[in-house]
Amino acid sequence: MARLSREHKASRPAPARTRRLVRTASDRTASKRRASDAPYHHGDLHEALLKAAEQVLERDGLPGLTLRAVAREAGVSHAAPTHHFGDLTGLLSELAAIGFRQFGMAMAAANASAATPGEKGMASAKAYVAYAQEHPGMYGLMFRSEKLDYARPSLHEASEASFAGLARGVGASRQEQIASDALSLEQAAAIASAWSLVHGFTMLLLDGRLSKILNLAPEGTTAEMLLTAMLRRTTPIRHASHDARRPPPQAGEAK
Amino acid sequence: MARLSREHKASRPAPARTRRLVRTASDRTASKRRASDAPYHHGDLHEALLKAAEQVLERDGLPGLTLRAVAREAGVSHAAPTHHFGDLTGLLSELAAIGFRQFGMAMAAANASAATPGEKGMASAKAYVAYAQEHPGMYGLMFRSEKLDYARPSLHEASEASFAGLARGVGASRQEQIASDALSLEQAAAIASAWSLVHGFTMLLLDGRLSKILNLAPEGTTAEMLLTAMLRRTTPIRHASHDARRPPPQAGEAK
DNA sequence: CCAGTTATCTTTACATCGTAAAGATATCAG
DNA sequence: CTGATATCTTTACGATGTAAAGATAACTGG
Repeated sequence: MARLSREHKASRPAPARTRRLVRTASDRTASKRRASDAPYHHGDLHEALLKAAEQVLERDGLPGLTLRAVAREAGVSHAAPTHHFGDLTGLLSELAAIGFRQFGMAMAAANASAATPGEKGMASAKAYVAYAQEHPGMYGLMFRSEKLDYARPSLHEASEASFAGLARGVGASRQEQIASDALSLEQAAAIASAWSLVHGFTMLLLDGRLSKILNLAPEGTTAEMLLTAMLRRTTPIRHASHDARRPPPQAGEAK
Repeated sequence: MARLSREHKASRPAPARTRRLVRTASDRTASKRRASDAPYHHGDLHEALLKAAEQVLERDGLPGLTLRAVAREAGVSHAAPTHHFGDLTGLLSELAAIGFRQFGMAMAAANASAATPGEKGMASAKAYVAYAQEHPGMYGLMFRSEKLDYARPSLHEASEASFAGLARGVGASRQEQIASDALSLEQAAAIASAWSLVHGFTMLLLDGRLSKILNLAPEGTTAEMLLTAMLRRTTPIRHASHDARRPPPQAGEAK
């Protein structure tokens, strides 16, 4: 009941409910930017659809994020999104671009809030995982979906910026400048390692595949604690002078 | 042309083409194992569907792996698989279980072929990535699909065995025994690190997200070389005595 | 050896999805 | 005010997963 055959009417309480009749895109170009009308209420359907898509994604997850569901959520016909995004891939790509921007900002904030290089790396990694945990649907869209088109300018740019932030963070934690046009093998390996480690951890964690490890670990070990322990054994920055690794409390390797 | 509306007839050249009439599952139990009839031709539809599914997966990738496509490939009606696997999730889970077994065997072989602990870890990691590169569809099914049911005994068992192999490998490379019922935080972090690193690297590589890093790295750097460099900077087993890191050829960090 | 039972497979049907095409409608240009 | 255009709705089609009913073969018990 209450879930028989939607899709025709049944949604869309009133056709006059389309906000203030229309407005359309020329609104953005002709008048400045709907100067004083509704501060943070969406302007056009383009925006409304992205907003709806984000809600659907958070509510129903990646599999529920369909073109028709988004149209339903926004209160328009199921074919309306086509005109704005062309394609399911188009809409998902634009949404993923938003995700990458959010993601990049969260990472940058974490990086800025830490003081030392080592702390910066740790904070960035934790922010990476935290973002994915707080927005699993979005992270899945960004990194698991097979329906993204990275040729789209907005997505390309956003993901590129996010990557640049990562590279910069790794460079900072190594206390060296990262050139934007060339990398040494060392640097490439450092960046790839950091990204792989944190991305792999995130994926495994979101997929519940680390639960066994967490259960076998000492009582009360959380994902954050595990991540911290993981980073600790990787990050010990090569202060080649005094090689103070944490004392091996139960080491078995003679020499 | 030649691709208009399949799904009814048009496939299935002849209905009498169903191998040798029937045979069914009782074949496996009654007669021994079709002793001398067709050495490596499948016995029952269950097997035939899994075989067909693997072919479809390799040919058309994860998005092409649908129930109906598998039925088509096997030459049966689209509803036939239901009886054997109940569900799309059922079929995908069984197929993923096969993948995990293949995967585990590849890892074990690599591990066995190496001599020293360090080489074992390196070889296992390379085998991990190599398997994913050779079977991207299967790896995607195993680690990217959202339609798996790990409660299924075969999948649960296979993935568990694969994980156990991983844990054993990490333990060996640390030259310590891994208890199957408890882990120190150190051990948990080591296992999670190894898995995260190699899984993250694989996912990013398969998604083409490392291409920028590979392009920026020195001319001719391959994924394998990058992986090797990544592992080298992680694995240097704490020989706390002589800390011979490879000479930094173009380092920029003063001190 | 034969009739009934059961497992296996096919047909048919339905809701959903993405997408294309045609019709309706409101905004804008002149 | 009228025609052109952008935006949205209807309608339609092929594809998918799944359920239900019909058909068909193998198996069982006598």
